[in-house]
Amino acid sequence: MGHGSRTGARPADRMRIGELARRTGVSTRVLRYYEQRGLLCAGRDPNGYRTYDADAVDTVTRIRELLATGLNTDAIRALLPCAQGGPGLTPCAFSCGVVERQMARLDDEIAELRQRRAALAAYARTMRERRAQDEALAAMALRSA
Amino acid sequence: MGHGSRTGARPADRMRIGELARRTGVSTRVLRYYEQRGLLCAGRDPNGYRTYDADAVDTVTRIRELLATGLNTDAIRALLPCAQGGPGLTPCAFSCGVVERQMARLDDEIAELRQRRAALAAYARTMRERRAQDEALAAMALRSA
DNA sequence: TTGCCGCTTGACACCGGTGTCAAGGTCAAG
DNA sequence: CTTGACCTTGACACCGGTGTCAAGCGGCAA
Repeated sequence: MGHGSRTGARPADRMRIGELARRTGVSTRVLRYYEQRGLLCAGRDPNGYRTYDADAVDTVTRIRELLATGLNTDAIRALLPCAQGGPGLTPCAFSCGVVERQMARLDDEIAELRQRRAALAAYARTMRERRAQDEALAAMALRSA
Repeated sequence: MGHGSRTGARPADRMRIGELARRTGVSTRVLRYYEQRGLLCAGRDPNGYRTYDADAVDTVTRIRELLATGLNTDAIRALLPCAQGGPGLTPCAFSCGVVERQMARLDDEIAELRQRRAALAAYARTMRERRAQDEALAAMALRSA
């Protein structure tokens, strides 16, 4: 058996980074990054190893969800204390603001992409027309030859 | 008078990079980048200065339009010969493919953003519900005190 | 002891369009 | 000649989440 037996030597609900990575499906690199960005707290064993309690799994899951919505780590850092049940209403109001701003930003981006799509469609139309013109010219040249 | 008078010393329709930048509103840095990426051709004066003919203004304009549609420089490089009237139909068919793929990609991105927005909205809803719960709990605690 | 795995920190790479700086050449105007 | 505008190439920085490698320590198993 590998290192798994060591798990029993510590409080059952504390794990190290590899274990958390396994449970969440997120690489250790990324977990350290989240800590560096202030999204995820870790205790330290005497030997310097990071330790996490069981809640960390939920926290990481929430972080991934929020990242998937397009929020960046700064926004998530502002959001997480509330999402985890922080000091109550005030941060929640703030967090709602963050979320609403992000939704507005997403709406803007969607509009922007629609515009791009329209521009591209216009471009395609122009090309088709030009091709048709070219073909017509070629046909005329062929007939006159 | 500045260097403008030198313009008369060369064929009237050839300009240098600064002039092209002024006419297109695009920085010289960016023009050199486009050349490096194979989007824009430039001749060279004996002293090594880039020279452009009047058509370059249109080319740059087209490049900017295509960039604004979200195409990257590689795609634009594949697209431009046709957009400028290349060897005829075959490249145009190819170009149309490029454009269509990009439109499909844009559609995907739009769908992705919509999904993100929905996820975020769900998140906001969860937070609102939790807040409502917290408030209810607080009210109960207050009443029982 | 040695082997091996897991952990640590630190650093570079990616993408892609653009800003910006450095060091130096060209040439007209004064 | 100097000044100064304009040109050249080359290189680093940005953003942001992640991969990946290096060098080194901790600790269990054989």
